[in-house]
Amino acid sequence: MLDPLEVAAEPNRRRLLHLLAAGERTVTELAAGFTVSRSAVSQHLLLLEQVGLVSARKEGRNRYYCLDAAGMRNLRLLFEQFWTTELDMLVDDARNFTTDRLPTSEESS
Amino acid sequence: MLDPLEVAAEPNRRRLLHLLAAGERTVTELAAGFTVSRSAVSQHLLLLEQVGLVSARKEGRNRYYCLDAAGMRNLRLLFEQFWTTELDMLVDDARNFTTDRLPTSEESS
DNA sequence: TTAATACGTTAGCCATTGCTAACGCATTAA
DNA sequence: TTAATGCGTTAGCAATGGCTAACGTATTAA
Repeated sequence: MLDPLEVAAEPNRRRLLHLLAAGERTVTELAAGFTVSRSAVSQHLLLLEQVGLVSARKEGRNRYYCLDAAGMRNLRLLFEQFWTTELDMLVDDARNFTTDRLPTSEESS
Repeated sequence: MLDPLEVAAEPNRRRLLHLLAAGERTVTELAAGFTVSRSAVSQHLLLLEQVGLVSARKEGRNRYYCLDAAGMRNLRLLFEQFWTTELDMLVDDARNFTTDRLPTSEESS
């Protein structure tokens, strides 16, 4: 799975990103707040790292994960790209049926 | 899978929501723009319907799918809920290490 | 130095997902 | 009415995802 938006959407990973917003944390620290194992959390983090949403720094035998600002900004961008059209649709209902569903007829008059 | 955000994140489904923003469409019409089969598209639509992001209307032997405005608004809300904290973090870097990582020490002075 | 402990990651398993192929059903044509 | 066509959905399967258990490695204690 290489799509940041899809990766970020998974509930456990969403929560991890939330926790990391408060500052860097080790795998164990993060896992403390979860019902699932340290291992599971680690794997979620590795996936988040793979799509550039977090990065890690090694210190002693710990690995400190933190948010990747650029990656997160990109995530925001991806969502905005996805959203705009739908938002337009919901805000301005009149535009929904005008364009290419019935191109030759005059729909409303 | 009962989480709208996770359901909406899948690329094919994102694209379906985009297409439906232009107005209601039948399964076949929607499937025309995809490399995957009509069947696959139908299943994605059923899932989107299950989490309230789209709804369907039967007419003749066709089934017209369209966006569910309330569901889409809810999706937007879920994303904003998720985002705020991270957005704060990226915009205002100073707040990152203050709160609960080193609660008893004075961190910077 | 050696044993014990604690960290994060890999191995392997089960459940879920996403797909094509087969299907049922409705509509149209003969 | 009966056959053929076209619609959307289910059946069944291969691939993927998420998990626990076992592991390797690094630090700490004896």
